Amino acid sequence: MNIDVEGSINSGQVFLWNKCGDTWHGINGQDVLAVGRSGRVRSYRGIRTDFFRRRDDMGRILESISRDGRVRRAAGRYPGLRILDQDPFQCLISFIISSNSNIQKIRSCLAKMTERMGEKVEFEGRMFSLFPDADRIAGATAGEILGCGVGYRARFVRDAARMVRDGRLDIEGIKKKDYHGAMEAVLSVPGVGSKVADCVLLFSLGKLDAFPLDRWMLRILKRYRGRFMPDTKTITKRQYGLLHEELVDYFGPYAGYAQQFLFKMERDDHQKGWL
DNA sequence: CCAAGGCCTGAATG
DNA sequence: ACATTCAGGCCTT
Repeated sequence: MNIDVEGSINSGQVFLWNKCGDTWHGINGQDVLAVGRSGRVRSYRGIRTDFFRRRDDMGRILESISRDGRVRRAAGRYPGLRILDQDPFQCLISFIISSNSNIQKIRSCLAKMTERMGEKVEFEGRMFSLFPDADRIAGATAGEILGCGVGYRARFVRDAARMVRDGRLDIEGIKKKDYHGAMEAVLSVPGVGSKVADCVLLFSLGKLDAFPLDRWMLRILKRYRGRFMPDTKTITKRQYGLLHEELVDYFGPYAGYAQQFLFKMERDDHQKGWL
């Protein structure tokens, strides 16, 4: 089955990708990726990444998550939609910035951060700015980060970077933990609550049972009358955890994929493009 | 453990 | 034009 490159890139997982002609270019941590029509990924550093998670057995995953007509419909509508495997540090900072914000602003903040603080490199005849590493952000002045438009999240961004720089948060080590262990570790970062943590787990740490619950998902889940409770606009951390358990019981170990399909369908049905 | 309020910012709404 | 609201939450009371 072919991967929908554009659809996957524009599904709210990544924010530093741009299309030029037939080719998509994206910043992925200290690397630049290019993806053409063929779907083949080229890397500035020559790394063989599985950015589109081609090794996922979609047949098995689809069978596993198809627990009702709604997911089946969503999955059938976006056969090429994939969860991406992006750089964890960039993902962490991206979703700290995402809180109480929107796609456009997130893109703008991250673009400013990379342009102002990231290393410039040339790749396939073009110039790109890499994502600033933890050292660079940790050592930035308050004004420097604030100037990128992140507002009150500036302190979170800087402190998160310091945790990584000082080794208090070992992102690669977290990959080896299971969902709950990884969740606990990421939750220790300031500015990271359950939703942001689930995004980081799902989009960069390979935890396919992570199921980010934002306002949109809660809205969608309301249609599962009775099965999933919440009638409130916001939920507490405890409610979040309980609901996550129910969702994994229901959708299974690849629940995160169910989330992506449902989320995409909901956004499309409400004409929320991603620019 | 839970509810309520505040928070940077800019685009959208009144 | 100007004020308010709201957006893919989190933290503190």
